[in-house]
Order: sequence, then structure tokens, then C-alpha cells
Amino acid sequence: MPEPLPKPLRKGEQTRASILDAALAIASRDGLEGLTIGLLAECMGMSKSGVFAHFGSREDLQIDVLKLYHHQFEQEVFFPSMHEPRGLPRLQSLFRRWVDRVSREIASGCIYISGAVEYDDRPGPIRDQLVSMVSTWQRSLLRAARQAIEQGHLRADTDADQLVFEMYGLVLALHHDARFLKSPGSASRAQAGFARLVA
Amino acid sequence: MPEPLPKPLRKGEQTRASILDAALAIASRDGLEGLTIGLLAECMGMSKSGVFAHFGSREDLQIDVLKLYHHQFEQEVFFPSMHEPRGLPRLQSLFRRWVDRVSREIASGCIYISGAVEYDDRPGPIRDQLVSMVSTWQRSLLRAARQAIEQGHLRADTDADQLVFEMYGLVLALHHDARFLKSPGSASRAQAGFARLVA
DNA sequence: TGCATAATGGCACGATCGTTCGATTTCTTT
DNA sequence: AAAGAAATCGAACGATCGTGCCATTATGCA
Repeated sequence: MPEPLPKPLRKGEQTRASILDAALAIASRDGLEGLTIGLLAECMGMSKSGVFAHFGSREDLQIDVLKLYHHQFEQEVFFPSMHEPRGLPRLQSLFRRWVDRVSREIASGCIYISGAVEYDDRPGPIRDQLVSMVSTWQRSLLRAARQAIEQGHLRADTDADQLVFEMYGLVLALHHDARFLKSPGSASRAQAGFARLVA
Repeated sequence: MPEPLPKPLRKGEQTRASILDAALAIASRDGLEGLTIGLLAECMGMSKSGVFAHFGSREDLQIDVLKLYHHQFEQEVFFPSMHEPRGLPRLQSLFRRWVDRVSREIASGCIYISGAVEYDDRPGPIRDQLVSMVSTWQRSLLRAARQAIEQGHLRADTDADQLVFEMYGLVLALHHDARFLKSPGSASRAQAGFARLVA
């Protein structure tokens, strides 16, 4: 019997993937709202309609960019930390890898952070997707924090939600000071803040 | 002798001021990049060119909006705190009033915070103005923190820059969680974080 | 090597943007 | 009240946006 789903042919998927890569780079620098079909086409050296044909709409493109970013974030930050033992080591690994990634992103920009500002008052599928991803990430942090408390690595009266709130604040401050104010040494400030948090 | 500078006549200045008010409201909700002449004209019930004539360009309008925001921020947060005694009381007042203002801004949005993301990679006069204002605010916090150390209200080995970094992070987390994630109780989390910082 | 199909380009549309210009209305002052 | 200045409007411009349509080229399989 023949393949009922002939599986989208090679070339298309390949260029689609490299378009998505370029789109992610643009969205990181200029924000998801700055990701424009024309600019993307120019970066790819192809026509607007040629680019457009790979996505049903600009919104679909933006959402695919978000999913790609989420995937990379998981691969780089979340999954490696899951190999650390439960409790404080895992929580520390999550935070360290997170800070490392955002530090490396200073030149480009973190989509979770810029997206939070761009879509804090703009309902729709993009905002929904973004909220879902950020919430997932915060829940992962919360779970690790609670485990660290259970394991006795943190004081028993620690407020896990408050801890995650302040961890997020440290990374937001890092992004703000480093990327906006171009102030050096923000990464070590974030690390120092975390050290004091879990002391 | 006649007035050599007949002083810009009444009507113009008055409508210009109310246009600026509307512009500030729009920029708070949609960001400085979302502040558009057409939208502003619609809000004011007048023509695009009628609105435009009050400002040399859109960029000038945006900068004037920034200056207005800065002025309001000073009036509401900075100046009242200067009546508090030097040291911890003044620092606490600055932080409390700051958090109060951002909390009230949850419905509209804080231009310092959204602007930092919008213009972190977009050089030009608007970014310059924004960086200057935010830097001024951070220096004010830093001065108050140093005075609190001098007065012996904080431990002598306190790192004032680190303290300001973490204070800023708490407010950024408040803005993020409350405005983007619509999560309640963020204001008290920010206050709790500050209390632990100065303990 | 053909042929079907996928991938891309060219072109145009309506909308919106900032901005300009000239006419017109409204205000201020003499 | 008349004159002069200031304020506002209406229409248009070029640019850019997302998107649809159709022709053209490149690709993968028989």
C-alpha cells in the first residue's frame, strides 16, 4: 500500500526551517511585533510571497517562532537540569542555566521577556501561547523549589511562590540592566541575589 | 512697552496639554511605538493634521510624552519621599511609593518598563531620553541606599548597587506577574522581598 | 526523461503609517 | 466690529504592512 500521507517533501520543510531560524533571530532583536514578512524575506533573499507561502498567516508564523523558542529553551535550560538530583542542586542548575542563557541573549534578546511586555494588553492567540509557555516555566521552577524545601535543602518555612517571584525578578533585572542600560556585571548580580535567596 | 514674547496664546497650549494627556494614556497601554497620530486624533475627536500641528514630528511627541511621564513620576514618587529623613525611612518611602504607583499602573502600564524593552535595541533620541530618565531614577535609589548605609540603618558591608539591582528586579517582577500574567498579590510579594532585603 | 506537484516569484489590493500643503475656521487683539 | 494671527481641517503623497492570485520555476518520482 502507498503512503497515505506522502510526508511533505524535503525542500519545502528545509527552507521552512531556515526561514523559522531567521524569524527567531529577528523576533529576538526587534520583538514579535517587529517580525515582518518583508524584513524576513529580505533576510532570506527571497520574495515576500515565497516566504508567506510557508505559513498560513503572519500570526501562525509568530506562533511557530514562539514554539521554536520554547523548544530551544527547554533543550538548553530545562532538560539538562532534570539530570541533577532533586532539591537545591536542581533548582540551582535551573537558575544558573537560565541566567547563562539570558546572558548570552543580551546581544539578541529574550522573547519571553520582551513578549511579556508586548502582549500584556493585547489579547489573542499569541498572548495565549506566550502566557502558557511562561506559566509552564514558572511552574517548573515552583516544583523544583518545593522539592528543595521537602528535601530540607531550604528552610521549612520558605515560601516557594515568593522564591520563584524573586528569582524571576533577578532575571528580569539582569535583562533590563544588561540589555537596556548596557550595564556590565549584571549576570553576577543575579547570581549573587540568588545565592542570598537560598542562603 | 509691549510684551516682546506674546507668550503662546491660550487655546493652543490648552489643547496641546490635553492631547499630551491622551497620548500618555495611549503610550501607557500600547507602548510608545503603539502611540500613533491617527489613534491619538481619533481619541481627541480631531483630525490627524490638527493633532500633528502641535508637535514637529511623531518623535517629538513621543519625547514630550516621556517628559510628562517623568514629571508625574517625580511628583508622585520622588519628591514626597525627600521629606522623609535620610537613610532607611527615605529608601523605604521611595520603594513603597514606587510599588504603589506601578500597582496602580497595572491597568495602564509603566512606560519606563515597557520602554526599556521597546528601545533596548533601537538607537535614537527616544532611547537616549529613556536611558537618561531611568538612570536618573536608579541614581536616586542608589543615593538613598548609600545614605541608609552611612546612617547605620543597613549593615556596613551592604553592596548598595546590588541592593538597587534587586529592588529594581522586584518591581519588574511585580509588573510582569501582575500585568502580563494577571497574577494577584504581586504587590505584597514585592514588598515582602524588599523587607527581606533590608532586614 | 517526462510529468505531476511543490516551491517560489511578480504584481496588485486595501489599510495604515508619518508628513506636507493649502484652504478654512476660530480665536485674540486693537 | 475688523483685522491679523493661530488653530484646525481635508486631501493627498509615498512607504510599508499583510495577503490573495496567477504565472513560473524547481523538484521528486515513475
